[in-house]
Amino acid sequence: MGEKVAESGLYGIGEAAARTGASERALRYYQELGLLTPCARTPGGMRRYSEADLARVARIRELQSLLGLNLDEIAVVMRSDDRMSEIKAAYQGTKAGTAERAALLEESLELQEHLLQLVQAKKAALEDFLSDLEGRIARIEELGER
Amino acid sequence: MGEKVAESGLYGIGEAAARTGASERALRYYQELGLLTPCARTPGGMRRYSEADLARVARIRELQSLLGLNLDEIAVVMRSDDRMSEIKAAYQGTKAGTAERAALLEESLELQEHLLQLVQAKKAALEDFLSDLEGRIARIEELGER
DNA sequence: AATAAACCTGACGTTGACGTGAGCGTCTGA
DNA sequence: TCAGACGCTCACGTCAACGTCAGGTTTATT
Repeated sequence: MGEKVAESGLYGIGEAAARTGASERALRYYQELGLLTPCARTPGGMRRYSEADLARVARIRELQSLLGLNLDEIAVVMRSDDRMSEIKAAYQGTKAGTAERAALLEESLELQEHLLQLVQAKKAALEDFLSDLEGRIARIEELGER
Repeated sequence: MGEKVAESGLYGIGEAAARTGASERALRYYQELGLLTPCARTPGGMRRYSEADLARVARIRELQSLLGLNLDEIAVVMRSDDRMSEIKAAYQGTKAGTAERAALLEESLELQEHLLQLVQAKKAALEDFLSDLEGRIARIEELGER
């Protein structure tokens, strides 16, 4: 029970949903938006998800809940990530970088740094909120005793 | 331009919207949900917002964007906040606390501490995300030079 | 007194992120 | 080999959080 499908080392959509906490519908929807294409299908057409696919789902959900990005914004981030992987893969072959590759790198770097700004701002805001909250709690406790 | 209405020291809904970044519709909607009732109306029925009202809007928006709470959840938090104010106000009069007051305090305390858990969890997750992101950026830069 | 700008209350429309069901094919264990 | 579980593709439904009119009122200014 709760196992990989056959000997493939892959998961069916049910297991994938169970393991990620997303619904099956959500997984299919992410695919519709081009966010996550399962690494394989069976000859009969059933989706098969790899561990990497599950990690991708986790990333999507984090970008959603932690940063409050919508799925279109997340798509941008993911596509940038994907291009980085491509570039890394292509790196083995071509040795030196073409101008095109440099441009992609630059673009990706900018996006990630923009993301960094966002995360840092959010973290700062959260810290402010936290100390405010601690103050509130202290005042409540103060009202409680005595 | 962009000023308080008359000599009242209060704002019309337009100014309130401009100052908080929320739309007029959003402000009316918050009121529908009982999240925020403008402190006054003109004899003719137009809403007047105080600075405290604007602060309340800011709080709502923070709970939304920072913690990802929905407006119903926010309503719970706000009502708890309001009850704290009531209790504080009543405190001046009654001297010692009734059992009822103690119960309200306890309830409020629990809610705020639950909120605290949430915020701390979120902060931790954000920090993880942040270091991950910094790693990504470092690797991109590494690919760039050389 | 009159005009424009700001605001009012319904009430229906929109958008994102799925939920839900129909009707049908696929896979796996006994 | 076949029953039951699992999955597939449409396609319409839902829900929160507003957006966007319409048709009338209030307020500020001239």
